[in-house]
Amino acid sequence: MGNSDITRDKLIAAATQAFWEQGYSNTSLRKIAQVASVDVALISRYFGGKLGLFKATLTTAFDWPELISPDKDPVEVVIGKYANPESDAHQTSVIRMIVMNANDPQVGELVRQTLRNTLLDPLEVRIGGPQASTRLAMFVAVLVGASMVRQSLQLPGMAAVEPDVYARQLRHLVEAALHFDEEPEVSEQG
Amino acid sequence: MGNSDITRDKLIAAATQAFWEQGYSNTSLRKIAQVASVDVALISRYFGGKLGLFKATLTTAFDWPELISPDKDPVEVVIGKYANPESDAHQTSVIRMIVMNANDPQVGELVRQTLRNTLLDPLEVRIGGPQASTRLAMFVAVLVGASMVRQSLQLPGMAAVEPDVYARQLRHLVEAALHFDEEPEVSEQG
DNA sequence: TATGGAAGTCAACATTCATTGACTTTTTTG
DNA sequence: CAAAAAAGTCAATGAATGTTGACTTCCATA
Repeated sequence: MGNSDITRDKLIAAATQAFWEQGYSNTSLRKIAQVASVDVALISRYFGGKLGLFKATLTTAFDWPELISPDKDPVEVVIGKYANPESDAHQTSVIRMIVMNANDPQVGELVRQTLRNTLLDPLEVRIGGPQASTRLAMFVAVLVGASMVRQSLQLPGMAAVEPDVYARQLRHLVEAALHFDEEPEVSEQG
Repeated sequence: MGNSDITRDKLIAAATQAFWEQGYSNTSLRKIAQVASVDVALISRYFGGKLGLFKATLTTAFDWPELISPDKDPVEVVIGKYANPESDAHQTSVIRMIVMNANDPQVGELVRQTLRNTLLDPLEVRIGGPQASTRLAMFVAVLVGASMVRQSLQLPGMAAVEPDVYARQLRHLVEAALHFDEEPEVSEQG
């Protein structure tokens, strides 16, 4: 219908990049509007304000249905995502966004709660087994740490590396996380 | 000689807590001055401005000589640090500060460079062996991820846990990181 | 063509921020 | 005690922020 949908999309695109790269509080609406080639006032008109625009970008952040699918192995899903440079960049940006805003006074609780409801709680059920909560936390820790070291801290050992090498590093750590406190039994991996 | 040293210390104490909990850009000098019961103008007078005050808090952040000591095992040093609730809280706060400010437009580069010069480069030498750079990155990734999941994201599996349990989780992941590609099995080189 | 509503533009507002300079109080020194 | 230096106080400034309301432009429809 309205032609304003294009404007909305341009704003969401610019806002996603800005919020995810610099964090919520460090991003100004004027900068977003400038990148989107749109007047600042339209943000408050269409999204109700800065917080509404951030929420609009959040809804697409946690869209990862494969991860919690009962038919697929979460490890393989994660490795596959990071093996592809494009999806790797996206996923790493999402994680950085979460970490950067998880303690923001204005959006921190929203980010943590959304992450938990849409991803972590289902993933804990998917992982299952004994101490699922503990192994989930270690699993997430590995993903978060690797992403931060790679994209945010930019350590050469993980940043200046081919995608397949990074995938091998990640697989090593992820499996170590999920196999915590397991009996040292030799099992065949598909 | 001057009595202003007390004021400086109060400011640094308040600034450390504020900067480390809320990040550089989200912290206002007025709030710091209020907590320290000191006039705002004295910050610019004594430290030259906001950036100078932040630098003053940075110098104490990376003081961890044991970690790079040739006489001690970095794994045991880390585990020992996190096994003690008090030093655990301090170290976790430092890591969160690094992650929160590593991409700040104003202090990001300073934080990354200081971290690298004072801790990571010596630690890479200390770790040594083949692929020291890679294993260092994975080592740091585990520490960063665990700290963030525990204190920032607050996942119950790692946050609501006794210190010794957390220490066991950490040891498991850290050793997995440092033992990457150390298979006892003979493998061909491609 | 005229009309009404949607879409977009512009200027202004009230806040908050870091920083500065002039001023006052306190302490040291002669 | 008096002068000087140090330490602390206060108000103001300019810049940047999110948000609002009035205004103008565009376009489909009668």
